[in-house]
Amino acid sequence: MNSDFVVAVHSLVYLAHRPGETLSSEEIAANVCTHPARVRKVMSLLRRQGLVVAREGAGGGFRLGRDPSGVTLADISRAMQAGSLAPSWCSGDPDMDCVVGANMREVMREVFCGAERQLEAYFGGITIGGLLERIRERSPV
Amino acid sequence: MNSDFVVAVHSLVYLAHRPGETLSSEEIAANVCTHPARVRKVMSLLRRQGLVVAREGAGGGFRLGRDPSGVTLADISRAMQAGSLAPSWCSGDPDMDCVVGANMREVMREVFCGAERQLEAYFGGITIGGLLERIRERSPV
DNA sequence: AAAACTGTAACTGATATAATTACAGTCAAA
DNA sequence: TTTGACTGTAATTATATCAGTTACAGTTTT
Repeated sequence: MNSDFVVAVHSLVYLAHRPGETLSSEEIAANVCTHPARVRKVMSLLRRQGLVVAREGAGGGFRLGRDPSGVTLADISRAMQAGSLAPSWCSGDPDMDCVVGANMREVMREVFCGAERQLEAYFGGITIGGLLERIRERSPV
Repeated sequence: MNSDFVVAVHSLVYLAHRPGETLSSEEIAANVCTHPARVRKVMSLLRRQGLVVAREGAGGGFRLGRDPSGVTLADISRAMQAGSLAPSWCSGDPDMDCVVGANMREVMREVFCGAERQLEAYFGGITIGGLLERIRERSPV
């Protein structure tokens, strides 16, 4: 898992924490603890899914594109197109004579696809709004 | 996810495919398509959990330590101690003034722990014996 | 026109990954 | 009892990925 997902979730929660405001990549980056250019890259992906709205030029920045209680971590995961749980390396080789060696790659692919569906279901049950609530419960004002 | 998991699963399925035989790291590596030293390293972890039995010396090698229908991918995942879905990089900083910045790291940790529990449940339902059956169904003799 | 932004690509250093090499220890068989 | 075939483990290397950083063109407000 690539941490772009973490940057995206954190940024959206922070935007939800300050509703109505337009925040610059610099301000978001300070809260996430990363570089503004990285925030802009991640926000660019979120923007394509309509999860945030960007405004260029002086006084510009980002604000939410949707009600935070309707945005799930599954939406964000998809937007990051990071996807696959499966490691880049694969075992076996479809051209082998052995039944196991020849089929293992495809069977493992199925296994990982199933795992991703499980994860997607789990992430689908967690919203940006829900995370913000959890955070506020942890540190009552 | 580290591909040691893939090497481990493949190796166990291959051992299950040739029951009763003791296979060398070289023979297993040829089927998995990796280096014998890597197989030995992975098998070393499996051995500590009793999933395989190793025999040193001439004519030595590995064989299963348990009935393949009773070994789940969750057992193997634990043996690989690869664990965490969470990326190594973390956002936020507990010392920040902002509620969001200060708590995000811990909240995301909880999210990823939940995700790992989901995955573990899924992997717990898949056995080495089951995978071998799937493979044989794909390529009927 | 100047200043403050986003959008995007290129570069850099750090870390992770998998292959490879090396060799000490162990066992079986001649 | 020597030889050869193995495991166990650590060190090394090459490659890929990751995150930070720099740079700059394009856009918008003032």
